[in-house]
Amino acid sequence: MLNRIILIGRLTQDPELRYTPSGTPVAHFTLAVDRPRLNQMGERETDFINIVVWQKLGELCAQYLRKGRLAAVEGRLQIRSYENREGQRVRVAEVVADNVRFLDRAGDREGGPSAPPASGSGWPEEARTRSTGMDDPFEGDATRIDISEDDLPF
Amino acid sequence: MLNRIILIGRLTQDPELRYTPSGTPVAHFTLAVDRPRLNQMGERETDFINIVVWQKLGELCAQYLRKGRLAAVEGRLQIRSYENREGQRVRVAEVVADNVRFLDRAGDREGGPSAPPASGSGWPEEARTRSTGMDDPFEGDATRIDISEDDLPF
Amino acid sequence: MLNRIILIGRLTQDPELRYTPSGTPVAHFTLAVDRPRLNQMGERETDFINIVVWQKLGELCAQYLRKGRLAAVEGRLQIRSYENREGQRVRVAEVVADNVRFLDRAGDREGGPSAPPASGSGWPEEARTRSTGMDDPFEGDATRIDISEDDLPF
Amino acid sequence: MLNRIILIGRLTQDPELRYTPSGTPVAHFTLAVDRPRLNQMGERETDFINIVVWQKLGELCAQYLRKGRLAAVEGRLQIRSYENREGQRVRVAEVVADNVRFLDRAGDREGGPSAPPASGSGWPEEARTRSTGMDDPFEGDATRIDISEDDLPF
DNA sequence: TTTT
DNA sequence: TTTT
Repeated sequence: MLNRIILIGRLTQDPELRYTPSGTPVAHFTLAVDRPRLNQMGERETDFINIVVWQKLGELCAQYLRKGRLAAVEGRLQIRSYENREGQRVRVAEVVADNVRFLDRAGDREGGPSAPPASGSGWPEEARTRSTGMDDPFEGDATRIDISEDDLPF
Repeated sequence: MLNRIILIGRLTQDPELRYTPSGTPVAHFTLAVDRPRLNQMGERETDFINIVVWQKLGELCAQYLRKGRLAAVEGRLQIRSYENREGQRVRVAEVVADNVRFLDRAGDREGGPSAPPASGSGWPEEARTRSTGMDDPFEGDATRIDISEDDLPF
Repeated sequence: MLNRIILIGRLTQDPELRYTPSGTPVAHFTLAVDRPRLNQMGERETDFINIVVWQKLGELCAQYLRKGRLAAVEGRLQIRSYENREGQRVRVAEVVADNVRFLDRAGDREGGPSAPPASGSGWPEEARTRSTGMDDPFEGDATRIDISEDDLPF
Repeated sequence: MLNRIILIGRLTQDPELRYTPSGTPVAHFTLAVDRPRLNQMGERETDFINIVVWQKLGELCAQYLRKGRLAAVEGRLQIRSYENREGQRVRVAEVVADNVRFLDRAGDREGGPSAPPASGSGWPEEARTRSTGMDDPFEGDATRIDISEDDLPF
């Protein structure tokens, strides 16, 4: 009846952008969120939380977020349940985001296969307000992989 | 760095109260939280979210919450990771609650082994404000099962 | 850049439903939200928080919520600033809700000018899922008062 | 019964640190939080939200936060009501924070009377985890102004 | 101005 | 009274 979660953390990898057979974009990434206090051994613990972002906001995440970057994510916690190849019931927790904020410009740790395009310099503070002047900003950047309709949120 | 979730839903079963070897109480229950919209087949979907409540608040949940009751839960999302007997890595999502509100008096669906004690009539609107006049409210009510120290949150 | 608030409390009065000159419905009510702990004098304190709900969700609030009822409100905190007749700058805090849950059926304290229509018995658990079969559910129930365009949220 | 707000925004001024007569530290600052969408005139609007932070967390805010810096604030919305010198009832909204995250290192726009102490170089990512090795970090830095006991949150 |  |  009410389900709201807000996280701030850093991406463990670059976002992965896919498309449903009907062409709906969806981005996946994992956020590393440090726990507020140390555990019994005095170690810092971290929760690695899977994030799913649909539609244009997902494309913006794929375009602007990179491994190591700090982001705020707002959405709802969803428990997806399916059977694996061994017939076991597996439950997957993920946050379906409807709001994502890009919180730093990161240390420009670029390089490697998933670095931002050299021509791309902009790093908008707010993904959502950016809604103009994009023809096909992801061409050549995101990998196009089809995913199952079962992952559709609507 | 920031991790906050707020849920409203109904308990799928009575809470289960256990104690760590050192005597710390911890309650477990599952909250059924309906999704805001119907899926493609026009069905209502529900997320079943595991809740963990430590200390006195956990005891209050065990005392006052029952299957079917409506509750608001506030806390943080934690992903616990462990290896099962087959050596597979299993990830369990659960919400560690630090605030729980009891939101209805429920339809007095009493009866069965885990019904509230006959002498207990009160159903406090707010668990947290209730902090007086309890000697050992759970004696004979809750099952005492030891859990691993690994589950300790501190 | 991110602004999210979630409240649970009781209405101090029935909601007031108005319309902008262009016909947009907007409901106003105040939520009494008890503070989590007593003050220095051992008294319970309460925050009275103004809620604004636009569009169809506002109409549903006007239809189903009444003085004394328990509700969960999710939205964003807005500080409206204007000059009063004495030329003083006044700042008004209000929560613009985009999600409202009706959490009890209340003691059917009906009667008086703003009681629900006698023919209306339903009390939907979730306002948002109710989106069918309403032609003009508030006719004769809500007072039609025009408000300034300045109050428009878009 | 439940009152939770999470904000991300920038400080409009340096925090102001005061002490109650009994020595409790309390920091005040204002967060500028942009609204998610433009208004009818196509202008970006901003809410200026007053934040109050008590105790050690308040001291950390006074030490590390500066005008223009980005912060995440978690707490509860409180409506304080008092009579002004003209005998009018004034209502003040403020967020009492129990968690503050410092989200950027800002462009080291130092200089002026409220710049960080020259000897202080550290900018901890998380205020809360910093709890060691501070004897009196604010001496000579913060202004010591007594405030009324009425502002005490406990 | 205030709710249970 | 306001931040980038």
